[in-house]
Amino acid sequence: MARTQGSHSDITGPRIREAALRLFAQHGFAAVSMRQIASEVGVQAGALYNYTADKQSLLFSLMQGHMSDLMEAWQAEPSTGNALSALERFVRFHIRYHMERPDAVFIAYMELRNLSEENFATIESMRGGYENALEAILKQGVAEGAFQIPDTKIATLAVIAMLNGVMTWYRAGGRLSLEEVETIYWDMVRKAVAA
Amino acid sequence: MARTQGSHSDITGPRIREAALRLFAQHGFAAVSMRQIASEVGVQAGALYNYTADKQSLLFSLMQGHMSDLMEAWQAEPSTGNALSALERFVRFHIRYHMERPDAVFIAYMELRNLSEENFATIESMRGGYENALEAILKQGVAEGAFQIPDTKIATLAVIAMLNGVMTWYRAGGRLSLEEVETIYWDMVRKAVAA
DNA sequence: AAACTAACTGAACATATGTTCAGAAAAAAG
DNA sequence: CTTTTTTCTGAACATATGTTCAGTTAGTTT
Repeated sequence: MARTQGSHSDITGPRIREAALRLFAQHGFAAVSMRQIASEVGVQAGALYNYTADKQSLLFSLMQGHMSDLMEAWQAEPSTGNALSALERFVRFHIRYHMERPDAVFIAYMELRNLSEENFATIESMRGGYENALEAILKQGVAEGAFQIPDTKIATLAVIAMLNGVMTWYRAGGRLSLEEVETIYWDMVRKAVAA
Repeated sequence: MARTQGSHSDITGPRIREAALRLFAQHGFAAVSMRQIASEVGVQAGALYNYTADKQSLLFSLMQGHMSDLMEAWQAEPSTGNALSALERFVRFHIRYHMERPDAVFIAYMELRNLSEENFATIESMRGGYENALEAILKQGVAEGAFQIPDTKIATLAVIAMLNGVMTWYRAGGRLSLEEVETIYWDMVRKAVAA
């Protein structure tokens, strides 16, 4: 046997990425073998190497894809007037966007140590760009006199950490809707930075 | 060769745990081999099995030890009067305690998925106990009228997530002292739950 | 229909893994 | 000093790992 019926790189490629994403998120990068990924796709391990140079490149590509999708989605959000409404939009966007792709988010936060030094620097720089978007809002709010924040860098990281905490407990279909969760978190963030 | 000079279980046992803790935190449980741990201690891999039944038990024991130390340390804190001062003590305690043992904390949050179902339940239950301590304070504050919190369970998780974020960026000897960091976070938490 | 290309198999390679255990040496007990 | 116990070695076991590649077939082009 060799090439299988209906095989096509436009299909197999994405399927490999989806399987890898799910498995890495579930068991961790180091605990997942290339054979497991291949088996999930219905293919032999060797076939994966038509789509990635090696295992680490696959991880890096997934993380990079997630980060650039995130940046793009945020930049597509309409820009705003005052800092308060910008902050609300950021909070709601962040929660909603992250809850819709928990596996990618999980990997982007948990598997950094499995990246080579060079790949790590790339991902960290992208994350820095996203954090800067929030910090710019906080700085604007301080300038406007709407926020009272001793250190905008720390506040940025604190807000993001708090929002990311949603993913540890929220499950769709629970007792709260995503809209309600957004509102609860927005309430806390708003008060935390208030003047 | 067999037993080495000066070998003693009272010394080797802790050294194995220390090496495993550091290596698991640095590279992840799945990425660290028993031979690496043994080599760090200066012993052959087989010797580790005098101190642990298997690799998973070693991880579980480290996590369990951390969680019970944490609970004990919190219970040793003097109890307090009003909710506001209790919350301040919790925030400062949490930041300080966690910053002093980053490896153990990191493992306890990152390696949950490498636990068996049974061991996972045990650790999660201990974590729940710690979270309940914070939620009790928040509930007290609501009862006193000092706090305004729509959902104390969510607020509990949000506060802890925010505080845990410290560990992703704080390094001793940086531009801020631990005391200053505590104060900045306490300021945000206080405002976030304020009535 | 023939020639070409893209996609995949299956086996192989070298190496790493967790774990077990008989035996040896150091330490402790008598 | 002799015996017993504790602690460790070194080799072995079965299995798993990431990766390569010659060969084979499905799909595409001419």
